[in-house]
Amino acid sequence: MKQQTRLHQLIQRLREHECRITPQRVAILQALLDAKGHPSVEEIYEQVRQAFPMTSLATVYKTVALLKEMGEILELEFEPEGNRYDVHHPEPHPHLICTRCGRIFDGQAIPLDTLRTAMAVLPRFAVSGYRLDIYGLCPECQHNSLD
Amino acid sequence: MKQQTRLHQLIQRLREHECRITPQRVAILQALLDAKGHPSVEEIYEQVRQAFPMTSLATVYKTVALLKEMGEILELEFEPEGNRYDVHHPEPHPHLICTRCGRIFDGQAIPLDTLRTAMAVLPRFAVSGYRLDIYGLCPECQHNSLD
DNA sequence: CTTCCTGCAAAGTCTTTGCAGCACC
DNA sequence: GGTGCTGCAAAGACTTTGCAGGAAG
Repeated sequence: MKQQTRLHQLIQRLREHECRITPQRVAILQALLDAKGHPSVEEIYEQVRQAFPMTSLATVYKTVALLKEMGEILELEFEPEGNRYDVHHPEPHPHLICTRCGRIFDGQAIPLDTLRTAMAVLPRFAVSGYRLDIYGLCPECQHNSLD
Repeated sequence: MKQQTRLHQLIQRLREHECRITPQRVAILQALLDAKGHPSVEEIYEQVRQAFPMTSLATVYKTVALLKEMGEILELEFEPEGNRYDVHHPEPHPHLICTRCGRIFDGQAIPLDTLRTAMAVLPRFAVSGYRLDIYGLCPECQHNSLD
């Protein structure tokens, strides 16, 4: 989906939730969309301040929490690095995480059936979702590590 | 493995790392082993204090960090509930997490090959590990929710 | 005896909250 | 114009750190 389209969609969603469209919120949405990959709150904040300098960190937190509640962004929890966010693919999906450069790549969604091996211990567990993070080296870092 | 055996193994590992065997550390190991499931730092602390009341929280944190570094416990990161620990199965493995009662069950390890669908987007990614959390309702909570 | 470990309290990090004033609708 | 949003600063939860005294080896 084009960024501009997604931006309008998000603004529409905010309207539907009877939320006001403030410049700060638009700037935060824009920052989420502009960010390559999966920005942290701090990165969003920095980005927002370039477009709209007198925005506070608290507002970023509040807006991110709002979007998360609305299901429009996916929160990726990492310790101790802090959370990251994805506004492009709000549905849970696997992530490939490079342990060298720290970049996070979006994996392809997997059918829940794929997980049946893992669940063999508790067959009557009623699955509603999953989190799958795969760690390793991205092709670029593999190449660079040959030095 | 029997608890007693694992305890001696852990103490042995500490020795190998030239670490001193203090009563506090033994109490923390014991608490980790005794805990049903996946205790938090706070739970370990409470448990330890029963056996060894003048142990400080800082020491629990330090010991847990030490064990993690030694690879003898697995840290499960959760936000905002806080981290949980598993001394019985220090290798990464799937977890089944009940969204109602919060209990965490150990799933069966899966072959990395199972994840190939997720990784289709980046075929040359060199996998070294994974984190798989499956969310849902445990059999018990499914039963109780029929009320 | 030497060195590492402990306990305390203080500092640190990240996030949330309370409130007065402002700005969207 | 009224209500929700913002910014500030303070509080909050959790974890780490610095240091002096004490205990393990």
